[in-house]
Amino acid sequence: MTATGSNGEEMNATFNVELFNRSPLLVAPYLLGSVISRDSDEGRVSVRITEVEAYLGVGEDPGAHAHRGKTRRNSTLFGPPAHLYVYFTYGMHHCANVVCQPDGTASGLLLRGGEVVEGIELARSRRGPRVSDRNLARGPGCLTVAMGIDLADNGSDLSKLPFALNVTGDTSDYLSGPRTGINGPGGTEEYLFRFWIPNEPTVSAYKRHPKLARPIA
DNA sequence: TTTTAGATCGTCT
DNA sequence: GACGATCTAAAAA
Repeated sequence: MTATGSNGEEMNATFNVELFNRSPLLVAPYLLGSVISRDSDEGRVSVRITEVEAYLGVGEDPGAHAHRGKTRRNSTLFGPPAHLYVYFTYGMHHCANVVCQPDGTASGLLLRGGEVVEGIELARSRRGPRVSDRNLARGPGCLTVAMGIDLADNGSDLSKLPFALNVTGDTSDYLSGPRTGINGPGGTEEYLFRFWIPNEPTVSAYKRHPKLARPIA
């Protein structure tokens, strides 16, 4: 399934697009441990993915952007798989998803955290001089900053430059739990759609949503 | 160590 | 006009 060449450094499509035709719940173990790269004029930053969150399609997942159908913002989710869905939130953060399932079906995997394995200096120049290695791409907003991803990357094909995705294979050693930051239905133990690699310092800490932390009036 | 508030703007109602 | 698939600094415990 993986077209591994002798010059792995130059390859930018070391994965089978068919893999992403499936539900994100099945794709997640393959994305964990995989390495995503992005080139820019300044150089390349590569991140080994250690934490993801699955979001299902129309009517299946109250916490998903696609839940209420296609809009201008989420249209990339409805497009072909193995493309990047980037959105802007909280007035200051970008988040990146890998689109799953065939063209016309909306679902994806949110990249929540990872370990910078290439271009650490460039990543730090984007994040700040005082940020420790483990925190460079820890958290969805931090990951996009470290890689230099913004709205201009929305809809990018991950098998084409400036992106590269190296799927290393099934990661059998992983844990799952409730998603973070989701309000109301979809944010509870009902949906164990968050996946991460155990004992990884680059996995973001679980935080309750502020509204859920408040005493019930 | 844990919790809180504030920043800030594109998108949808 | 309201509200986020969040982050950080700073206060509280």
